[in-house]
Amino acid sequence: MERDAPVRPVQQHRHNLALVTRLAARLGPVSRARLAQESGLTKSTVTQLTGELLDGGLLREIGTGRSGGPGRPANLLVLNSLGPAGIGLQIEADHVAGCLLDLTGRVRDRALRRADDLRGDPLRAVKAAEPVLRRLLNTANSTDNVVAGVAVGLPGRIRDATVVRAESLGWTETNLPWLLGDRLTALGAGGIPVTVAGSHQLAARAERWFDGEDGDVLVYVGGEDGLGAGVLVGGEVHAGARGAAGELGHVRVGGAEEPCVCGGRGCLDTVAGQSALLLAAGLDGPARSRLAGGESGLARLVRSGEPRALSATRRAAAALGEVLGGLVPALDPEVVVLGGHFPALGEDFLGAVEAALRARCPGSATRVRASRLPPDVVARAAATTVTDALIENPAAWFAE
Amino acid sequence: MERDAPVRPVQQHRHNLALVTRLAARLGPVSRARLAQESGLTKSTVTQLTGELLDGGLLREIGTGRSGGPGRPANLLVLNSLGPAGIGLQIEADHVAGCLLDLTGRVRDRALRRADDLRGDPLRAVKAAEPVLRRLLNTANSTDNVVAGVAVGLPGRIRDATVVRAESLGWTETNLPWLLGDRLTALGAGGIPVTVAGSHQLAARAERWFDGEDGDVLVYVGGEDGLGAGVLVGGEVHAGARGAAGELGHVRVGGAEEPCVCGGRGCLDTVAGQSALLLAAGLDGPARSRLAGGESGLARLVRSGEPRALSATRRAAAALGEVLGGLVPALDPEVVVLGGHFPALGEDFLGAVEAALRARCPGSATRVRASRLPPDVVARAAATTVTDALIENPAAWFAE
DNA sequence: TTCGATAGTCTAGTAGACGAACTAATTATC
DNA sequence: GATAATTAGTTCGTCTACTAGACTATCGAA
Repeated sequence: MERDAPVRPVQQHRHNLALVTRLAARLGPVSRARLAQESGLTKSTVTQLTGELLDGGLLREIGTGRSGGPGRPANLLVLNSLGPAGIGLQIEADHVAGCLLDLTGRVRDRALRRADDLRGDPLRAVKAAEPVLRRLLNTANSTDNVVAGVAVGLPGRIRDATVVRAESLGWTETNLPWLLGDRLTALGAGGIPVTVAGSHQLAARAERWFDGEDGDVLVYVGGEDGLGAGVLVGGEVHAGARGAAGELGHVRVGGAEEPCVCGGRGCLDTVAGQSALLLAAGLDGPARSRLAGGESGLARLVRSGEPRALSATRRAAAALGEVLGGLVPALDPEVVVLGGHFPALGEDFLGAVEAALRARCPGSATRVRASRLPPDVVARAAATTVTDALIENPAAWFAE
Repeated sequence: MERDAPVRPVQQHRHNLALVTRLAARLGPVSRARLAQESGLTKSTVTQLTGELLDGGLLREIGTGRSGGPGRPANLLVLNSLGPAGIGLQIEADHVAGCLLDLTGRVRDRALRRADDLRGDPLRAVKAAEPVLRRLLNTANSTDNVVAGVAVGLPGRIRDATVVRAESLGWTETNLPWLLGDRLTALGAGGIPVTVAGSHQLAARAERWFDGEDGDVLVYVGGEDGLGAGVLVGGEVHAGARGAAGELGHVRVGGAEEPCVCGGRGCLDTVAGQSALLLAAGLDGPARSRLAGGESGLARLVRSGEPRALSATRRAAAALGEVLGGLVPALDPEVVVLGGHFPALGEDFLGAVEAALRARCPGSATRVRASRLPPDVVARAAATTVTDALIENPAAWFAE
């Protein structure tokens, strides 16, 4: 409900529609009676609201449920897996991944397009996204899902739906919704709204929902070469005054003097970034894509006690812990989640980061844990922004 | 509007009441027609709502206004300076200050009680607060103001309306609302709700409203010996997962090894805290209370080029800048405001802090400025939480 | 078969915002 | 000065959407 807007009966209705839809999503198969009880609305109102949601294709009736006691058995309602759905895309320098997510949160289809190098002209990435989109749109067509929106996650700074800067892609001031919207029209799916979000921010949201223990204040650190963080405050993404919240890659760390691509020296990226870390450990060759998964060669070297690998990871952990220790007193997050290439470095790395964090910020109760989400989180989390928006404002969907 | 609660016509009414009241507060003397235009409600609704607000004593009619053109002149409405008001208290180790604030934001009365040492038993502070409260309650009585609430600001960590820990006062787990409520009953003013908030958080709120240029994300750093920060995100105080957001005093800074009262070494307090700074500069004797105002003796020494004073302030600025540079990438605040004993250190100090911040966090566009608010901000900002609550929820006041 | 319990629908009632017509008070114009 | 134009504010009937409570439906248990 907008704070500075008047509330009329329509807004009241919108709010209650969203309330019921949200509860239906949270409670799974649920009776109207239960929805009335949980929402605080009356049975008659719930009948009315669920009626609209059924007509609009957001809910589905799945016959009568339990008969564990006396009384008429309930007609159970669930979110409609065949109704509106969302497409999520992840754009990285070496691939475009995508998925189609229905309202219930189930992935109906995935698509992946690898590419050598998508850096430079954004149109290159848009072109690589085209077959991914085509496949997902086709799937949606064949499963009777209507695509309600396309959300894109990419490693960069976003403001006002525009990519302000995406370092690892070489983009600046790119109006991606516009470019992709064009492509969608070419694919016969014009008019579908397109949104963009930072991949770290999306991952942070995903971590929040993944682990029920994690509170409303969470920091997710991700990235391979360009490190960055997604900051959640009150369960929502905190973008910062200029959209720069979470840009950790070029924070200077103590004792580091390596030159960085940004022109400066001693940036966190040059110590804890994946390529820099591998190089320092004596492992040259290209950095592994996060798509691979599993324990890294570096982690094996560290466990075997190889001196250069040991010292490089120790230094990376110290630097990362120092930076995290700097932001913890400002945010007091419930937890800091390490993603990107960090989980593959093993438990010891995690412990070293936490130790460095505590050394800087001894009083803090913030936990540090590794991300347990699969590498395709970003596309999936992007897709959930579409389905979440549907659940949070069903009326907007009906209007369309 | 609560997210998980149903919205009925009553809530709709509450929201619109608050909307109109807020606009009346923002626009000053204003006609019903203008309120209708700005709020988006119809004239008839505004008549109805303002009628209630007039009856409830939140608004007052001040006769007809301008006649700068054709048409019937407006009957102007303003917030009622004689209606409900708020009392704000500031509790520090050496004094209790208080003020009575009416709805329009005007200070109707002030009171101050100095004391040698209020540390230790919270009852000592409560006792010192009693004459302050008595005076303010008397004033309210004589000016026909009804005290709608008492809000207390103190340097400490607050959670669930309870003081978790106030280092400079020596308090732990203190239920101040309960203690003060008791005192209020003894003063014949029982039943008035009492709230507590951290003084840095309150100061941050005040800075936000003071300078229109400052955005929704702001960090205020304050304190004399125990440094701390108030963090505003989206214009609201960010407390952190455990209420520890902004606790900067015991962050370790590079190159510092002095033992701290907390048992650790190298805390920010031991380098940039007021007493520590004076000591390092060779100025012993008690630290000046912030109530004094004006340029400090230390600032004069620095300007005259006294070596110890110079090196001590340089080191303090570097340490503070380092810590601020650590939190800036997480929050991306529009501005960092330096309060406490820092403004008295002069412009050069400010510049040195900003330089140290940039050295750590080169890409940031965050500004650093000195607080321009008077030393009694905390009591006043506390009082505004009471009046703000009235403006944000007039219906709750009518109910009482 | 009947009764109690629970699910869900239906209908009248109500709160509160809207809209149009109306009154009120002023300036501009003839 | 009478009258028109303009803006302020009120009144009253209408509309939307939630509530309450009666009513129907469907089950288990006696």
